[in-house]
Amino acid sequence: MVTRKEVAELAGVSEATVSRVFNGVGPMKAETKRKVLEAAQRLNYHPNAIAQSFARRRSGHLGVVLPYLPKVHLFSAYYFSEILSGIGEKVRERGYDLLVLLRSPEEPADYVQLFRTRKVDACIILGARDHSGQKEALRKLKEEGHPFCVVNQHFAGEGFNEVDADHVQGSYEAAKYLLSKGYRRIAFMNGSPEYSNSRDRLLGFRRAMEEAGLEVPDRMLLEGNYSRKSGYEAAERIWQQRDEVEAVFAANDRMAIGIMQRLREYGWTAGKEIAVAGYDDSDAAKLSDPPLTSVYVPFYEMGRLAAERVLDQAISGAEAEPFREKLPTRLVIRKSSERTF
Amino acid sequence: MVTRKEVAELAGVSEATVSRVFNGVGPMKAETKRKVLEAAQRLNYHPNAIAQSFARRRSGHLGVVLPYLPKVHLFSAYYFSEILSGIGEKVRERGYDLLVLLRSPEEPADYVQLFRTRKVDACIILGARDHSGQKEALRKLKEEGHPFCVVNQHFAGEGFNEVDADHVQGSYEAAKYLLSKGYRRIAFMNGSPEYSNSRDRLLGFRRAMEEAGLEVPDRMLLEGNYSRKSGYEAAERIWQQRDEVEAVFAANDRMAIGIMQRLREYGWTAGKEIAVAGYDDSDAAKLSDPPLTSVYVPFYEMGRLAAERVLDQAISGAEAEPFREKLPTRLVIRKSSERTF
DNA sequence: TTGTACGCGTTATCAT
DNA sequence: ATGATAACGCGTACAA
Repeated sequence: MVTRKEVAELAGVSEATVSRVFNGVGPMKAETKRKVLEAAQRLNYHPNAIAQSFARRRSGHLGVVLPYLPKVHLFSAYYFSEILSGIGEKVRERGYDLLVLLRSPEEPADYVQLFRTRKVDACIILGARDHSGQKEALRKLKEEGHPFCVVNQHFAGEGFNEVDADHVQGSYEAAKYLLSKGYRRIAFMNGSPEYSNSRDRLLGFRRAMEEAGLEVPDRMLLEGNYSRKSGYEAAERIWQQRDEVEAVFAANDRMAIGIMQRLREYGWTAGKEIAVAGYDDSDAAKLSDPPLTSVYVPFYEMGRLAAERVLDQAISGAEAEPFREKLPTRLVIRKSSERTF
Repeated sequence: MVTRKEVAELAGVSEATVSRVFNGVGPMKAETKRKVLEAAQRLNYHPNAIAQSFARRRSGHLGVVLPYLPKVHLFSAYYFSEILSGIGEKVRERGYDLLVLLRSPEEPADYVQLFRTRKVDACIILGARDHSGQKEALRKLKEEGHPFCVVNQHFAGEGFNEVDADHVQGSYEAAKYLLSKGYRRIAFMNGSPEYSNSRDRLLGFRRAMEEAGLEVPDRMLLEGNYSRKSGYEAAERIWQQRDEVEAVFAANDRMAIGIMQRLREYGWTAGKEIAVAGYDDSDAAKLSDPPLTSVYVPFYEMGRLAAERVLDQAISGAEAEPFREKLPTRLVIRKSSERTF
């Protein structure tokens, strides 16, 4: 391995000068710089990144913690993919590297470890739940003052850094739209209330219904686990209540598509006998037939923003005020919610 | 920051002993171990991962290079997501960390840099093309003897480590199946021949057609860029030739779905007026309507295997023989290729 | 079974 | 504008 020392010798300067050239620090004679760079090139010298991290006491890594479930092919989830892409862009821009950390929800969460071992300078937690010591682990992170951020999740009263989307508004608008099309009896299929975004969606939905002076009977509220399958299964209940269901709003696109598939097997087509709307505006919404009306969530932007804010904190080192960003969502209307009957 | 030194002092032992306890190296008295661990706990000591890497001269990182395209939200691609998940599992199992490196296809590729700077101990290259110095960069990696592996891509005559899928077989079987259903005039929509997997698919398709004694006229060969949009657009040409097209085989699911969507606008439904088959057996194949007949590719397994092999090489350090794994594909039959007319 | 001592390749401070 | 040199926190060979 070629080290700075050899470059210094060949260039006839001190090691410190070589460092200065490579870090662009301090004033230096152009001639000296030239000599050093030439020597470095001749020897094929490249600074050892680990040694740099060691000396700088910074890893240069932004950590992203993802829940890891052996059977589930996690990255497949549109949601994580988009957020990760957004983080990736910002990280690139800042010259950081992206350290992806897969953590099983089973094992006790210990995010603090990541910082104590200096593996990361900052980190973003995805898919955290109000659950199994995860909130505890986040509290500890905060106590110790590490720069971290939670995305698409809100922990009430904790003051964590958060980048969220306005899911209350998103659901509100989706429901409003369905109401505006004349539907009154609207079923809502949500995900687990363990996620704040599920709870937010229910709020938005209820608000819209209330404003329209409508009741939300329990039998019109379904719960799934955000999988296509759970939607497919829930559609059976919808079918049983078909006399009083005019529209279905699902908390993500996959469940919505599962619902449409099952209903079609019964002979009902979305946009004809029933209106269906989903959430996320994922690729699947465009691929489905009919294309799915859905609520766009700026996951990519959320990732970018989270990375930006958290890297700023890492660099400034200051005890910054916790931030809570909440990005707007937007309804995208497609055929699944048309009224052709 | 708590260091080994402080732990040693509190425990009344030398620094070396502390290291031994934490690395489980050499014989030691149970009593000593207890004292050290207790002191470490009291002080909340955690070994500095960077210092460890520095001393060991290993980063503990497996690098994964992904093509980065600002506009395209890359992780969205089913393909990358699945491979990454597979890599993630193996990396976890081995106690490594996953360093995700986004590289623009524009900028000159320099993978060697990753090793020279000691950022990674091994790496996996995804989405590499026979293009813009990328092959050169890979050759250099090989010359310098770094452990790396290319996934789902073959570079003929280079002897790179590769984990591929048998796309010749996959296409062959898909075409065979369509032929077995009685279709004779089959259009094939491929992706860019820049990718070896595209070329392989063409081979398999041609082979099946030849065996059936059928010509493959140029007008039955279309090319897209693996996007739904390109399929949607190409469907216009298919429609123009509708008198002589009985079936369409597309090189991925998204293009196949784009084709189905456009054809439906013209009034043709897959599985009725025309048969359609895709490739990848992605989520989209199950979400589409009708569900899409497709060729399953074990991307997850490919990622796992690539990580395993390349980490083995990194650890052994030996100049191992280059490996070339080729995993089987499998046809999954769904409604889009049924014959109901 | 444990301690001593050195090396790892930088960064950064303090002289010059 | 440049050189000397002290950290940085750990692994490990060697000595005891």
